[in-house]
Amino acid sequence: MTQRSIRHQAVTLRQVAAHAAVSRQTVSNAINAPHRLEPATLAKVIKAIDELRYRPNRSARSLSTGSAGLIGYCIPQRSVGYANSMMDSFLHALSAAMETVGRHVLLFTAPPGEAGLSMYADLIAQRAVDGFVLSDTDRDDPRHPWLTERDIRFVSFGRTWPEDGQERGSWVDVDGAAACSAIVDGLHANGHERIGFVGRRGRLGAAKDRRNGWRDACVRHGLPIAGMSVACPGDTVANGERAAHLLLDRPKPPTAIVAISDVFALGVMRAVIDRGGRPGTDVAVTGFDDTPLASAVTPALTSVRQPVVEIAATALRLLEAPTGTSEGVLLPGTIVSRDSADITTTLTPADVRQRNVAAHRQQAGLKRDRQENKK
Amino acid sequence: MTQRSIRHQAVTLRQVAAHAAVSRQTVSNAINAPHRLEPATLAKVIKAIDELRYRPNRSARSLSTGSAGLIGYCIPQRSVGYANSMMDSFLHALSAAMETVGRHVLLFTAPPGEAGLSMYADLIAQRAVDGFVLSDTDRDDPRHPWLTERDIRFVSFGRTWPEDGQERGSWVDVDGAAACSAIVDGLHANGHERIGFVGRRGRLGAAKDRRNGWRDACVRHGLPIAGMSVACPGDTVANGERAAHLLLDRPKPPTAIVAISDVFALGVMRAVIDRGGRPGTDVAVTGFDDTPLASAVTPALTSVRQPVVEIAATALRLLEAPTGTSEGVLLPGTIVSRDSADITTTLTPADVRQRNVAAHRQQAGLKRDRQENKK
DNA sequence: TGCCCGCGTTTGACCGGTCAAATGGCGGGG
DNA sequence: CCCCGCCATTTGACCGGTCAAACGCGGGCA
Repeated sequence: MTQRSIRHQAVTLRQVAAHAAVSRQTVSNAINAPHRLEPATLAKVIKAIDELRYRPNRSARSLSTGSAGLIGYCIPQRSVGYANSMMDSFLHALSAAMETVGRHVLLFTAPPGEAGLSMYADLIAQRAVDGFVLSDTDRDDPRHPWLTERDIRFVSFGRTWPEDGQERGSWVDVDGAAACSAIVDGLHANGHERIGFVGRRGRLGAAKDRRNGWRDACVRHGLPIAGMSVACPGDTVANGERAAHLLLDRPKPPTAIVAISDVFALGVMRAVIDRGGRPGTDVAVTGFDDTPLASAVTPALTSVRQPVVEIAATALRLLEAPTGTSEGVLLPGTIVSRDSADITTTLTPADVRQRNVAAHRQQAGLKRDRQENKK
Repeated sequence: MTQRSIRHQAVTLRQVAAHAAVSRQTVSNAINAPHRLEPATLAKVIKAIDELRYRPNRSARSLSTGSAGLIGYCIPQRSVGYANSMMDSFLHALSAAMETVGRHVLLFTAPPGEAGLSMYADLIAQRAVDGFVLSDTDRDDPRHPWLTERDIRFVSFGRTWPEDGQERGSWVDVDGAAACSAIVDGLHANGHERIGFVGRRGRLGAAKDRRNGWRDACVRHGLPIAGMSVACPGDTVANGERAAHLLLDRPKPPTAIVAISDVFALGVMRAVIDRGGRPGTDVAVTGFDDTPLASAVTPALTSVRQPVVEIAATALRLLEAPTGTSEGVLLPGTIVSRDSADITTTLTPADVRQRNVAAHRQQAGLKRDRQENKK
């Protein structure tokens, strides 16, 4: 009867019911469907709940409802020396968003590609999670069709690229093309006439997207693009450095270099330093993702901040959407101007908002008609 | 009867039992206590499990056993501009370690200090987690006594500092003192005679620990310590920069600066650059944690790598230990020498191992005698 | 006055496992 | 030859919720 024992001996719904002199179901309703109860009864039950410090047992509820209240997130294995793109801040935002609806994030590890799919299958089979949030997606990510086929709920942070018209599931992404265009606009406004680009080889859709933004803006301003773009294999400082040397070795070297990631940008800065130049003064440099790196280095790196809170909130909304619906949401990034490149944003907030809404509409409400396959 | 329906309609233990022509309990035993079954029966059941692709329902199991199979990890809210110390790699290692015993990590958010305790209480009351792994601990962390009092399982990444003799729960930590001593040894061996220190004010035990290591080594080598140490309020680049300026403004400025974190070290580097010097050439600089920052900046930063995999494995072992036992484990960090300071490690692996074992023993096997309070 | 309807509440069954006690078959010792 | 004990296996109860159907009750309408 002491405080201790009450707190520890796991108060059950039946005990609350007895305490409030009602049935178990009434207590259950007080929690899940209070509108069904008469106000007086509701008050009585709530009082009992508070007095006994009752908290429903999550396993029991999951067992009944069939929903675990958990969302799986595969923590990407990153090679040493690879600075991860704001994963920690995204995870925080995602956790916080989930908690607003009483859910949580469950972490797991899995090898990339096909090999990892069995982990996803396992978690679903065990009913350990209700769905997944994917990150580090690439174009033709095997997880997209695999999960879609099995009617497993998920949201992809990164487009699902339903190129062939087949719907591949909901996604949230940041408009890398718009961000890179805006960077080029800003650099051009500051007098830069030759703007290089350090991108990434391979299937990553985001890389291509950002490159398109750079290219379109350059073309629009009449700036050269031939030979001004390098595609690196992996996201490492050394690769960024090599790419920058290639660009700076040209007869007419760029005066500004737009990199697809903060890590590449640091490689670019290193190349500039090695050649006796000063990043931000002799060659403007910009990165992407606004990782902690960006503000910490000297000179501080101009980068594109991903709106992690909005991304997380959108991911949650898409997860909660009824099964069978598929939607893509494109959010704007924010250019954070620092010493490595002075960018005064030319996009007004209204432009960005409009662009976002348009992309949003484009994908909304598409329905998959695989309903009949179910039974 | 198709593949699809088998995979989706949640195969239950009873179905497996029917398929194998045995009772439900036999199937349960095949999974949890195979030694109880006759080999022939076991084989038969396993065959049935494989054929039906059976995976036990996690909620149901949790409900019966009272164990959720989940460990809570509070994702620390970090202010903008604060580069987090290897949280992502630690989380990966922790997840992987948990998976070796069929557990997972559940993320949640909570405000720091007393205010956040209710989140921990909630998760336990809901039986959502079996225990916690704490990080970002400080001396007199309210979570340590709070969790201990309530007999809630946890492991602290960071010492629990049971100064008053009262046991505060198990912990794993990295021997910051030894690492800083070794750095000073290395710097001294390379001819440095004045070695500054950038530490942190406040209650963080780790800061004091590392400072002790620096101080002891300096004293041992007969190097000056008066006025050579600065304590910053928060872990930001700007603070590190200010601290470095203070040190370098002295009549006899240090030729090397040991910083307590990579972020501080970057601040120090910035200060050196601002004064027209070159970090690593004019002033040696070292950091701590070996965050992705360290290898990415120019010059690359010498830092101390935390053995995240071992930390995670140890955390798991301590969590699995029987309730009522309390143990502390001190692991060695590894100095990663890069351009910002040339350190050839003087500690042999044997020294480190021995030191570790000693610390390990020191705490092992302490028992709390709060057993009688339980019933 | 009697019947039906709807609301608020209660009851029994169920989710899918595990625990503990009961069962049956077999070999060994008295 | 019978009884005992051990082992492998089975059975019933239970974990703590939710669902769906059943219940009692008062008001509106015929």
